[in-house]
Amino acid sequence: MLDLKFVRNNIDLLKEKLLQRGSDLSLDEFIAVDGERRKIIQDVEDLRNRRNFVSKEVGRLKKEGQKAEHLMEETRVVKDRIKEMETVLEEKESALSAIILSVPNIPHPGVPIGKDSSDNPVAKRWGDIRQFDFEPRSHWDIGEELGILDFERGAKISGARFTLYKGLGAQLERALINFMLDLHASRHHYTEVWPPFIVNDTSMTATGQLPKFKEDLFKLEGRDYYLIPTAEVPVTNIHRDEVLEEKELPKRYVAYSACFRAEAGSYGKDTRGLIRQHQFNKVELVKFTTPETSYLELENLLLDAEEVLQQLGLPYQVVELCTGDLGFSAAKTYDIEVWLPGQGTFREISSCSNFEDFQARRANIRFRRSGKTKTELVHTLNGSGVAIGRTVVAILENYQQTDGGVVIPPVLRPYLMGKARIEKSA
RNA sequence: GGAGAGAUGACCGAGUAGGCCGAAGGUGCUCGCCUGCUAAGCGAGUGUAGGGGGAAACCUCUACCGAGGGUUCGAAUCCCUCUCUCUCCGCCA
Repeated sequence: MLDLKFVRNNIDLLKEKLLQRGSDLSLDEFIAVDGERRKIIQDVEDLRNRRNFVSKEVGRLKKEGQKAEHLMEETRVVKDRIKEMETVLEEKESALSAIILSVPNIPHPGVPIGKDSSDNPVAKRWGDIRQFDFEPRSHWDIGEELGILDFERGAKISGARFTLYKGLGAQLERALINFMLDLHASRHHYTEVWPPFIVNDTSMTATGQLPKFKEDLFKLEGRDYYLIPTAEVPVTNIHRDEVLEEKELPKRYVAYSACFRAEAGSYGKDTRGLIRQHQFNKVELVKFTTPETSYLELENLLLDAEEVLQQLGLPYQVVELCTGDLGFSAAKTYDIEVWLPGQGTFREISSCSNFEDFQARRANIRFRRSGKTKTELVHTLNGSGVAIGRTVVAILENYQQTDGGVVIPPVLRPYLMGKARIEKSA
């Protein structure tokens, strides 16, 4: 959410920025409703002022033993009038908040201007792409043949976009979760948390999933509960409605969670394999920072996520999202894309964003500078560190062997009882 | 699921025979004084949001004592509903 006054005073700038994002949102309605609202506020407050004043008079007169009937009658009338006006005011306020909640964040000035993902510049590349002396296969073929991924039974148990992991497949998933949590918690000094995977709609609104992206979420029937699409939601909400001390910042958290996404509107996309699932695992990094350090912290967050892939020996590239590809709440985003030989392409495995104060304003997360009484909004950041399922995909495809086996990256072996390969089991 | 207690500012905590309460007191924090360091002491300041005015410091108005409704001329204080927390009982990974 953007600041109301900022929007009011920067309509033209905002229109330009929205256009860069490819948003056709018109702000004319905002201007109209905002004006009406302020007019009504004045009227209501004048009436309330009158009521308060007269009530005090009544109290004073009564104390002196005088009659105050005529004044009491006046407030009765004023009261009804106030009630009418308040109803109108409520309508305007909810209309205004609906508008302001649907306005996306403003891209950081450094963000490249572009239409869609094809305009995202590559910021860096890491690792050598392996040259195969055979035709590299896709992870779904490798996984099924090794008996570690069972797509048919996943579909039987639940439906499309659900997968059953078996044996070393299940253990590999678990090993990756532990490896990433350990790396970030011990080496990168994030505080490890284990959040709820179900949250209420206040939390969803705070991070920006609601009200605009309801169709992407799984909601529990008859309850104000949603399955989280990412640990970003519960972890960012840890400090909702809190005032932090400047010296506590930056706060860094790492969390594992299962993630649930309805994937409405992506029918036909990535229908095979693990790439796009309704349920997947992810290790997420979240930071709360001061405004002046958030972009430095974004660079560090990106490096922390990159190190996961470096240690696993998986080649990747980092792209900078252009204005047209930027997510709703983000001011700046880097995507890390891992190389998938089976697909012959780079695929997103992590997304690292600075939301500046966009989420903090919705979530009311503030901090106080030492020596100051005023509070300010913190900046929030998050990034995948990284997506587990897609890491499995990358390992299977990058480390596949001629005989159909898969070599396990050395850093993971301690997590898999020393095992060095996944072989076809009899 | 049953019975009871509670929800007040960054934090702790007064305030329920309705008006003088945006709210005592304390802690914390900031500034100043004082003590040759440290500790202690003294004085002052210190909520949020919105509207109006001002170049600005700031002034002014309105709202907010878990949320929403009600009673009343007037509610943190009375009534109703909901949410959450705690204690006891039951059930249960």
